[in-house]
Amino acid sequence: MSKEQPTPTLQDVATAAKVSTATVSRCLNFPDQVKEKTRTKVLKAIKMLSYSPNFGARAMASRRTDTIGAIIPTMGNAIFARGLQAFQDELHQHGFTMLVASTSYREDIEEEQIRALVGRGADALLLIGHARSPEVYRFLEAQAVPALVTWAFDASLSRPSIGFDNQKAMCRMAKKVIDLGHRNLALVSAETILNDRAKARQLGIEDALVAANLCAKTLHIVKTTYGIEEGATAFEQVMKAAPQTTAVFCGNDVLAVGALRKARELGFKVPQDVSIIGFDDIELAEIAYPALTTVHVPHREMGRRAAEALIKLLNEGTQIEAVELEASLVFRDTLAPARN
Amino acid sequence: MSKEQPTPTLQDVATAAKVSTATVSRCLNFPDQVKEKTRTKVLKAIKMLSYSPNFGARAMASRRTDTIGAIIPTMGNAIFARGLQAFQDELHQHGFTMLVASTSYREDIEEEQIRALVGRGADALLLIGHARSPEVYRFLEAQAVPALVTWAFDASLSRPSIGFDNQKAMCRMAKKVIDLGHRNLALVSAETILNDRAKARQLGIEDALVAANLCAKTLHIVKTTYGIEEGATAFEQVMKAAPQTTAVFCGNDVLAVGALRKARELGFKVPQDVSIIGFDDIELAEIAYPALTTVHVPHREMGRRAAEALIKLLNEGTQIEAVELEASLVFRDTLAPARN
DNA sequence: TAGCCAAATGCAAGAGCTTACATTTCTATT
DNA sequence: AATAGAAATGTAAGCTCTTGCATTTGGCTA
Repeated sequence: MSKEQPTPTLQDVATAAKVSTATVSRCLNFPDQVKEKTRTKVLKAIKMLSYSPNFGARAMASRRTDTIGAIIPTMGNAIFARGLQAFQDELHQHGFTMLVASTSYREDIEEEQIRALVGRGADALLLIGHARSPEVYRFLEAQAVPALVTWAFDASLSRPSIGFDNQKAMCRMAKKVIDLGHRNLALVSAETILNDRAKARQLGIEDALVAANLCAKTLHIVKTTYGIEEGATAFEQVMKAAPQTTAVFCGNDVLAVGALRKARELGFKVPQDVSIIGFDDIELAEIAYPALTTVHVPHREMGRRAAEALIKLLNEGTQIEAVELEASLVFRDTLAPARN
Repeated sequence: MSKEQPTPTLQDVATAAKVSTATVSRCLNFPDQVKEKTRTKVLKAIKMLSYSPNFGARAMASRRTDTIGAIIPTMGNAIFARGLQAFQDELHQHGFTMLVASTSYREDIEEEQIRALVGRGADALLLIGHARSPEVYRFLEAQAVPALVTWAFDASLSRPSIGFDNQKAMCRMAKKVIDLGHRNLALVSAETILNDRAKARQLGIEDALVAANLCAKTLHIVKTTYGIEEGATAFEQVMKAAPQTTAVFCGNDVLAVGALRKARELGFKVPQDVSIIGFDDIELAEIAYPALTTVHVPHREMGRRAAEALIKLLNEGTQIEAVELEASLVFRDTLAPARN
């Protein structure tokens, strides 16, 4: 066995099996188009040579890669990791492969990653949220790479998405909180300029405030980046700047868990003194003590459906239909009626 | 704007910029080989046409894809998700892209995924753990696709790995536990046939037992799959079958957190009645109440170093050097001296 | 057994890029 | 101003597969 044996090609297999390259190719792609006897012969040659088709050549000749790119903010947050897992499970079942990239919530990196994945031959893209520069959408169009937005749903946009309405979900939760007598609300949120989901969640609370004849300006907002530590710090800031606060909404569960810990450290009783509300419903929420009241995001469902839609589009040209999923409220132990 | 405009090619750019395709190609790959004036012209044409090189063609012509595959058990566990995140961050900085696949801890799926990623043109592979059939390693060799094992370290194997010694780490932890007077130990573990890390962790405890002149057979083992629920169920089984147990080791933090919850539900005081020990040190461990004593796995470091090594191998042919990292013990609140 | 049609197989033209080598254009020297 | 040598650019072959069309094979029918 020489060390420099080149990897075998379709041609080598054809020669070994004494057929044409076309037949070998068909054996691989349309097995029922070739007679069983021939197929057996070819398969044997393939196994013997440890042949594996060259991806580049196949991609070029067939003009598709069966690869779908997914661009998420971070894999560090379980909510995205798990959504991706569902997405990839579904893709895999249909013979597609997933390319992943993460953006750390940065718009410039996202754009770069989109270009990178398209450059890497992604047949389609999964994106989180709607907000990005028109130039990016134009690029995608020029490349004829379909992109599906998930994790958000906005019927007013023409671009189809498969997700849930962040604003509506948060509004429902906020209404419950207000019903419990809370009047001094605070929100620990991610920067909303680059993050339309965070923005929508904020708007949701404000909607609820207005619906209850309260002033939306009442909502005390602290912006930070996502992280347990950051949540803790932000909580402290909130209680310092607005000590009368009785309910703290958090942009996601990770922040909420941090807030929760800091609350305990500062001697606040949760939920007697302050209620804390998360968003996402990841494992952390259930494990936190007290267990976190939060908004359940249908991550598995989104991942699965998104994969389904993209595969149908690629395989059969079926246009993607927007789907609005429900985000449910999960009441656990960090929400109680306002004190006094 | 017609709808069926084909995506632009290198040729189109060349024509638009009035240069040859070779020059455009060089503009993209070796910018300093072309005069600034020409480059500007070309870049303008590229932007104007929204050109993006065809991946397949590039891969075929240059015989590399700058894509590295990663195959992990699941993205559902934060420890892998975060390790991957570090891996991908490093890859991205060097112009590589990551392909991901997950196996659900199943050997047959892993083999399939390895073949799929190689078929997808991965220049190299990141694998978790050493244990897999020789046939797979043979296939990788035939395809000349280098594979790096991580999440494990075993100096006795010739195949280089970048990871830590699961057995040693767990043994150190077990020694501490034994030092605290525990004599009736139990282990909630994943199936060890297909999972060499789980196996190594079990052996580590047994080593410690033997080192303390105790019988390794003493260790009461319950096997299950990973999951919070599963951990809870397994804990109940343990306490039913071996009620004298004072310390329960868990194969990972997810199991441990489940065990912890069930312990509380069953009225056990942790750590006064039973100690519970995890493995991985993911966020859950810190957030659990009481906070979990566990073994910290250097996931970021592993991901980063693995990427580094693979990139060096691909770019410069530098052989991969095995690296043993340290897994540290993290003592929090679920471990205490044995009762009575 | 001749003849027809469908099934199976083969032929060969691309697909879009990189790169070795050839050619042209500069730059600097005399 | 002529010219060597370097820098910039161009030419064209080659990378490996898919697929439309052409050809062969084989099973039936008459």
